[in-house]
Amino acid sequence: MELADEQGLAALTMRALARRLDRKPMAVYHHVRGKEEILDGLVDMVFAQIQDPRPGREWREEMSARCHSARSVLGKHPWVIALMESRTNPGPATIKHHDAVIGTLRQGGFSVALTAHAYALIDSYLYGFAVQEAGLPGEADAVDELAEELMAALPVEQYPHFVELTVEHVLQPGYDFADEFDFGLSLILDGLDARLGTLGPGTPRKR
Amino acid sequence: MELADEQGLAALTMRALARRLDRKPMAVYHHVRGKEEILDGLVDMVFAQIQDPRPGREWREEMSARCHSARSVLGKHPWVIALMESRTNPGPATIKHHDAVIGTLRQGGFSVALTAHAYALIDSYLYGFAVQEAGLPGEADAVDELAEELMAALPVEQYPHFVELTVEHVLQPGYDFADEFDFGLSLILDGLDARLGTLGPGTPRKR
DNA sequence: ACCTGAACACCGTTCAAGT
DNA sequence: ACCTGAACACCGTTCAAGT
Repeated sequence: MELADEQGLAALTMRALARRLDRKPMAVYHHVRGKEEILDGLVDMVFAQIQDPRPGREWREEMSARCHSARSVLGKHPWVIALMESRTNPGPATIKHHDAVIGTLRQGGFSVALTAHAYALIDSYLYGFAVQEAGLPGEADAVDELAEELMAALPVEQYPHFVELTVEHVLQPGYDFADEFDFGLSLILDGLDARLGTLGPGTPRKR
Repeated sequence: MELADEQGLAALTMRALARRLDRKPMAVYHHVRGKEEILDGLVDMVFAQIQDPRPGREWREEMSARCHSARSVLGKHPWVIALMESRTNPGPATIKHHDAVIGTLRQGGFSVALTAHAYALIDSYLYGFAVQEAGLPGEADAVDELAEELMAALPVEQYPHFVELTVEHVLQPGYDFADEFDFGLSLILDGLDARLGTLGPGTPRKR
């Protein structure tokens, strides 16, 4: 995880890992079946860092806190997104986390079907936001630099709306893409709240 | 693109590409600066396949069609998600597409700020949904198989909510994860519509 | 202009061998 | 139980050389 955080996923090779541990490459294989197992383990380690919501408490507060926690964790380990795409071997922390999320929704009054909807929606937003953030340079100044570079090379009259949004909004002093997260999260939670009243019978709503 | 579609991103090597073109590996470098340029080009080729929304038309219909188009394209080329995470060199088709999306929102009455919000939200959902879908096996039957395998190995009493959702819903005959897409998309577009009336001054609303 | 062979510095992993 | 050396079949890419 240190290797991936510091130098990206490509830098995490079995050989580099062994070097980090002051061993020869082949020693790693005595503790782990192969690289796949390491990648599966990394994903689970990341999920373990996300704050689990607590079933039984107010679902909206719990989910909001869980989403902010997840976003901050994914921001620290952006390489995990690329891994999630290919892993089909969820570890214990991953399943425990999923169970907590599902439980919080169910006990918050969501029917099974609405829970499935909500789950797919919220996690899609979470992962997708992380994908977009990962595509940006780490530092806010670097984003501006990149954008200005791009604008300079662009045939401006061909993309008027793109240019407007970039120049008049994104490149303005106070703008930070990270702030967009709250808008979308609120909209989603609002929408779920509205559908909670109208959709399906569900379990009686707690609290 | 054929190589990536058929055998995954890992199978797309410079050497395999050359083999496919009936050339020796080094011949590729005469047409392309290096592998990075190929990956940038692939991302742009995928964006070119997504149906651009048409600025000036009813924004909700346009965005809905664009999102369904994008989902189907990303479903055909799931490897592109992993690429988007690392590319910072948008190609012409990518920028043209972004411009069309932004223009459709702006001319639909969205203020610049609300456009930025909407854009981040919609695309996050799109990419995140694709990430989740990519993490599932391609065939619906295979999903069931995988889920049943997982359930068999699971300490059921430890994850009651996870088990409930899986057994009582996901493994039921009619269930298809792909159907979850419409629920989330509608919720998001509904939410944006509601905020369109209340938020910011914006340009006068067309149509 | 387009292609190639040989070479370099890397990968993940197997296998047989050490302590 | 834990580690290692040598080897195999791969990577992306440089460089000099061919037509």
